[in-house]
Amino acid sequence: MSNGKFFRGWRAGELELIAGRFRMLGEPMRLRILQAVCQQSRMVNDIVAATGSTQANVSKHLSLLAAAGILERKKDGQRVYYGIKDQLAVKLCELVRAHVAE
Amino acid sequence: MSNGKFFRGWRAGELELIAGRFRMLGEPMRLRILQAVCQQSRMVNDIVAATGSTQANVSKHLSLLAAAGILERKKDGQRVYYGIKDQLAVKLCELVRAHVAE
DNA sequence: TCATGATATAATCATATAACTATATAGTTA
DNA sequence: TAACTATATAGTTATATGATTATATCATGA
Repeated sequence: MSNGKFFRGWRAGELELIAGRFRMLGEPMRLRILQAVCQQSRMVNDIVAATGSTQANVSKHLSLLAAAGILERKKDGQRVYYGIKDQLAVKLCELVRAHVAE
Repeated sequence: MSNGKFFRGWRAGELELIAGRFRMLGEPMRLRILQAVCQQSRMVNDIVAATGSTQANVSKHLSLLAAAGILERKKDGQRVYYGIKDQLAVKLCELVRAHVAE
């Protein structure tokens, strides 16, 4: 399965970057947010409702996910829509999901 | 890329499980350990040397990775060898690595 | 411009955990 | 058994960060 490509030729800080990527996906609330927006972009209040968390908390996580390049932010009037920007994040979730499901 | 399989049919706690999986890969030191053992099993002291961390710290991370099912532990006399048990972990690293490399 | 609604930010608190030091356990060899 | 080597664990500290509350910003419509 592995060709070892991941494990050669490191640039400084690259490992921290990769770890940070995984850390982004290491929070259940953020996975819930991904769930909420992966089919189509949604406005913040809808995501708040879908996740059952508070508006402030969801907003914070949305900012983090957008800053990480996983979500894209589109403003439409006073609404803000978040949607998937980086499909790899979704793919990773699916891979792990299939794996833990045995 | 996504067929949405990841996002339907949740069992309780499954999301936490998946997040925990990602969190395991969300630490640079653990990625360094994966680097050290992904080609072949290595004994603890070699991994300590390869990572440049302390023996206690490496031992702790090895325990966590083994408990998560990512590494396997084989005892040979007084030596303990750790090696990859879950190749998906390596594959995930490679995917993300290729991705952040642009 | 005032009121309302949508989103973001700041401040605080609580918790998880990475790293370190010291020590314990287990296996090996003299 | 004693000494040595390899690994694991306990206890502590420091730090990162998730959740909450309160407030700020910004857009819209009366």
